[in-house]
Amino acid sequence: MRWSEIGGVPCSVARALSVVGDRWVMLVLREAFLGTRRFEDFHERVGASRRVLAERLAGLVEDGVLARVRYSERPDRFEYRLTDKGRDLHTVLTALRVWGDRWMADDQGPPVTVVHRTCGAAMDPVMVCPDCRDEIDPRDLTAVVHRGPVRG
Amino acid sequence: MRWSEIGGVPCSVARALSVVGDRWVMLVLREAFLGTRRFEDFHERVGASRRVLAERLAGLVEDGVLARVRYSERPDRFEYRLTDKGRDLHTVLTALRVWGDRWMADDQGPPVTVVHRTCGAAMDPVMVCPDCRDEIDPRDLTAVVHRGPVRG
DNA sequence: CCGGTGGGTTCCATAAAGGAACTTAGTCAG
DNA sequence: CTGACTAAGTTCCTTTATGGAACCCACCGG
Repeated sequence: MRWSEIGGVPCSVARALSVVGDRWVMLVLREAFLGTRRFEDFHERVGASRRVLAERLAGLVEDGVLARVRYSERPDRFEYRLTDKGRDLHTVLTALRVWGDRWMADDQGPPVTVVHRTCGAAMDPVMVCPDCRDEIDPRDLTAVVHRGPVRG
Repeated sequence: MRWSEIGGVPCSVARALSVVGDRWVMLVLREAFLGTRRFEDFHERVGASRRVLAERLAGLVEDGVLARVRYSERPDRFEYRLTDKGRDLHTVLTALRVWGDRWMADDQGPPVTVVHRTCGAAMDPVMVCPDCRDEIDPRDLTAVVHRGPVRG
């Protein structure tokens, strides 16, 4: 299967990956959440080549995750801002960060901590059931497949 | 920057991505969480070529996300099972699924729903602050960078 | 006029991917 | 014994994507 066909598969994981499943896209989003908006800054901080970065930013705009907003005329200059759809990806990024902190740390501890301003706590968010508010153990989950052939 | 250098960056997101940032790896993990264990089944359900699949499975074993377990001698046959480190990635997969359900759905609704067996609720987990138990709004978070140069 | 800035695009050599065929070691049916 | 079949990879070849450097365009400030 070609990667370009992955968005058509009836699976929300596959469809999400058709947008953010690329190597560089998640790093672009990490920067976006840290406040980066401009091409040159993404280029410097993400580490992707200019060609790939330009292509990925355009893709994210097309997918509605980033908006390309003019901040200067004469000359035309644009910056990239998270949309609501993009901001909603914070759960994915947070899940990656928390997993990386737990399983990929070196002896210096996590390079970044996150603080919840509304309560002041250093924060590694947890996933809870929206109903019973218990923390999720993946072994307590059952997937109910409504449509196939690829499941998930 | 080469992708192979990404694991050395002092950023938990980048390090997590060095393991799961590949196009096919997350689909392999989706199948693993749904119970798939064998090469042929992964091949059929994930859609990656045999060559890429073999390489990705070997990588996940090396990274400690899957364990390669012999289930037959004569002939030698192996299956791939999630380790604790791998099972802990359910948060990432769930975040992707929930986002995909919300933003990438077609008119037939989500292809899969997940049920929390301990309480019986259909479940789209939410992320909460471990301290105040409030649901996270990304605008309430502040990242505190301890080490650079790449942040996240 | 000269250099600098921001946001890209073009070009080329190298690396990775898709797909089909092949391999290995054994089982089972006739 | 022969031939078909299974599972788990590997090999080979062609197509595609990537990294990196150079280049381009529009403007600004001195």
